Amino acid sequence: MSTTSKENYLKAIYNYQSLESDTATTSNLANYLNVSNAAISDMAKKLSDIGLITYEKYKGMELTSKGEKIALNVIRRHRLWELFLMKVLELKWSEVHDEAEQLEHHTSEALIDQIDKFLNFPDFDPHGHPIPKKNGLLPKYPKTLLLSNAELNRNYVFVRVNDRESELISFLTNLGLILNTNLTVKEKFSFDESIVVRINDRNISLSKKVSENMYVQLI
Amino acid sequence: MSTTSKENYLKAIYNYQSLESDTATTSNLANYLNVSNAAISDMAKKLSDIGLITYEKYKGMELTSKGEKIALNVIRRHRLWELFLMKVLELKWSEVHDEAEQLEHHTSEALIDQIDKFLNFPDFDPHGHPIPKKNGLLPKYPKTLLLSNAELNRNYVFVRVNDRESELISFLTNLGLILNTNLTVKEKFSFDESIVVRINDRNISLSKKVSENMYVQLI
DNA sequence: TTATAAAATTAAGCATGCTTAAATATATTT
DNA sequence: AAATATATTTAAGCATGCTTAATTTTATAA
Repeated sequence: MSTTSKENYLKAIYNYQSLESDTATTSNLANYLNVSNAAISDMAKKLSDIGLITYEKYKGMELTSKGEKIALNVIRRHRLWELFLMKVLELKWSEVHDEAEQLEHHTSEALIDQIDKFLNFPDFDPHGHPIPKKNGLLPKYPKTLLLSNAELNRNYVFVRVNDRESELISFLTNLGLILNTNLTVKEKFSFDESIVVRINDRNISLSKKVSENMYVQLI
Repeated sequence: MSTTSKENYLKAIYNYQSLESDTATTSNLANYLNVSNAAISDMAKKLSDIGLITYEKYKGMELTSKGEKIALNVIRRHRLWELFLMKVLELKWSEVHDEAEQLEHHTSEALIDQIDKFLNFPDFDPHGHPIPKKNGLLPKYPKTLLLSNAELNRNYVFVRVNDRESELISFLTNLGLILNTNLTVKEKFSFDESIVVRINDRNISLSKKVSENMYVQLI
């Protein structure tokens, strides 16, 4: 039985599994999902019992192919909703994530396929994340790097942003910093890891918190 | 705290309150919501505690104005979603009710207002039910009667259908019996309360079960 | 390598929203 | 009006998904 809660756990595990820099530990998941560590251990047992993850106490957990399939499906629903809400229903860039977070758990396959079709089978959501296809495959997309890891004085294009914090999205909106904007890192300050980027002939200072949630691509 | 379950109870109570023929009794609600009578009593206490209904043991319950406001809001979300799903996303007449039943509990006010606007503030859903406005008022609509109560050989137009059973909607679809179809009752059989109606020069037999879920209006 | 710190798990408990079975109140029949 | 039937409520219990506190395992440091 895949409940809203279980779908969110699977999504979170998928998320950590697809990072090179971090893994799906109990603490990470607890932090990500805003629940206690105990809740994670608890759920790990349940998800393991129903064959959606493998789990060895104190060792860690991993999605089974069945679990990954569900995770990708939820992510598909989320990202299609985000794009639909923005393009068709004109919700704000900073609003669509939270709205999709709800809708993703209450959308039939028939409906999501119609949304997919309506949008002409898009590859990316409004935050630049790839949208899993009906068959579960992700569209191909070029390698990206974190803006926080970008080199000085090279030309990049802003292609993706983590959207879990709507305040960050509002912040970027106010700066006019939308996807596909070109930028160059002009300075990096080691004391607080903030950076100065040049966009559209303007210099803008971005905190570490901001730059490590933005992804860029070398032009 | 208005949960999915509470919203469904409020909707059910509202539904029975707006019938002349029946009332919001424990048994009726239990039957409508597919739960035990005990569950109704249980929830009645809770809804009463948070001020959404008045409730006197063994006497019955009634929505407070606060409860009615929530009920109408859920109904608004339901009916707007139904119309949107059908008109924009091309879901079938028989599918939209069940889908809306889920979405209605997970839709922000900002989103539902955008849907309302997108549809140009419609008055009726695809099953002929009036859509509560943002201010909570229902659009005016003419008196209707149950097809099962219609008189012989008079001209009616089919204007509304109860949509809780998707099988009924599929059945009508297959007959080509859509809203705004003109019809005349040609015969009534007392032994099973079935009727014969004439639509588009065709005679069709409808069971009691069907005719008492269809609403018509005299032309 | 042993002590200590950090991470993970278990135990006990809680709220929500159900269930069935038993008890009680109301309605109907005789 | 008493007996019976029906409707409603209460009691006890269960699953889900959390919590905090205590315990156990693993990692880190002296």
